[in-house]
Formats: sequence, C-alpha cells, structure tokens
Amino acid sequence: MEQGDNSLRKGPWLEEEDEQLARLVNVFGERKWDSIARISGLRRSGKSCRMRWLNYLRPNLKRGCISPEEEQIIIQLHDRWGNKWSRIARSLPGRTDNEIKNYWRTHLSKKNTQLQEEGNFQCNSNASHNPEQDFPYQTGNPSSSCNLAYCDIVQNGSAMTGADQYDLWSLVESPYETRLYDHWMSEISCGEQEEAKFGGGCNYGWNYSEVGESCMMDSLWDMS
DNA sequence: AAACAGGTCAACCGCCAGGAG
DNA sequence: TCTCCTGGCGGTTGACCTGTT
Repeated sequence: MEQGDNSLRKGPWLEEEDEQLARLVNVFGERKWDSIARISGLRRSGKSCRMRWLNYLRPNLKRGCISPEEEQIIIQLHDRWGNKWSRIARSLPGRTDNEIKNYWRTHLSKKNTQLQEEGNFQCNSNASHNPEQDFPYQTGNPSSSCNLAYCDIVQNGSAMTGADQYDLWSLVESPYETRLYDHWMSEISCGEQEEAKFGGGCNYGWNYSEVGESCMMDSLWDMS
C-alpha cells in the first residue's frame, strides 16, 4: 500500500485520515476535492477523498440493511432508469450510489434474472407504476414504520390521481432533483430526535405528506 | 482444523461532461 | 474556439468474511 514518498496512498482509510478529511470538509464544504486533498496532507487523490466522504463519512448516511421498501424502490427505479445508480440513490436519502450498485449486483440482479428465466417477472419500463404488477415477489407493508417519502409515493400510488403521479415522477427527474435531495437530507438531519430515528435502522421521521410539496418546492427555489 | 467457494462491499479506474481561462 | 482541470458517474477489482466440505 505504501509506495514512494510522492505517490498517492491507496487502499483502506485509517481513522486519522477520516478525521482529518471530515475536519477539512466541514471547513471547505463538499467541493474542491483536489484542494482538500492537497491541504490535508493525506496523500490521497481528490477523487479518493470525495469517494470516502460521500460513501462513508457524510452525515446522515443510513447504514445497515436495505429494507424491503427500499428494495422495491431500487427495483422500480432500475427498471425505469437502468444503471443510473447516482440517480437512484438520490431517491433513497441516506443511501449511496455505491451501496445501491453493490446491493443490486449481489442481491437483485440475480433475483431479477432468476425470475425472468422463470417467466413470472415482467420488466415494464413504460407501464404504470403499480407495485403489485412491478414487484410480484415483494409485498411491502404500506403501514410499515420504514416508509420513506418515495416509498409512500410508490406504495400508495394507487390512491393518487394520474396527474399527481406524473408530477411526482417529473419532480424526481427535474433539474432540481439534486436540490430536492439536499433538502430532504436537511429535513432528516435537523434535530437529535430525527437522528435517533435515522440511526435506529430504517425509520425516517417524516413522509411525503408531512413534508408538503408546495412549501418544500418554495424553499427549494430559495436555495441558490 | 484446514481448505475452498461464494458473497459482500470498500475502494480504485477510466471515461466523460462542464466550467474556467 | 480550444485546452486543461475538476468532479461525477458507472464498471471493476480485490480484500475480507462466512459458510460448507
């Protein structure tokens, strides 16, 4: 792992490196990764720093098992968007693209292939988003405490009008999806109570109806 | 207990797009 | 307009873990 004096370090990160990186990101923000890498003296590339922060150190990361509800979302969004892991990750607050990508490869792609071979699974990218149709092998519980905003949208979609469903899909695909995601993250991260829920597994302290689309979008427009 | 196989996941690599000069 | 740099993204690798023989 250790190479020449001028070479960049590779391999697993040490605790001291994590602490140093976190300090610098808190000062400079999540940008200028090359500068952060240089200033830190970590002998890591900017890319490596960015990767470490986004996939491991970032606050509000939701570690632990992917819940059945999250799995449904991943399957549905993968069906819709393909291997657009970062895009899918934005719809799952607290999950990273790397995590979702790994989960897909190790769990879902196999399952998907198997079911397709058995002929009882239909990939239906343009169809209506009926969970029972799209996920014949998954029966998530809509009343589960693991509901996320998106989960509500997917699972309770039948209770919404077609127009409402269209608006929500447009929302996620809009140019402002990143800000939307950031906003969701800040919603989640405010307050220790939410953090406690967050750290406890898969229990977010809010859902779509609690956030409220109009006020959420208003504040999004204010972010610049 | 040891060897092996398969699964998991953190980390790296290469490509590409966008912005700055 | 062109070139260079930075950062984002998806694919891939390899170390580690766990289960099985």
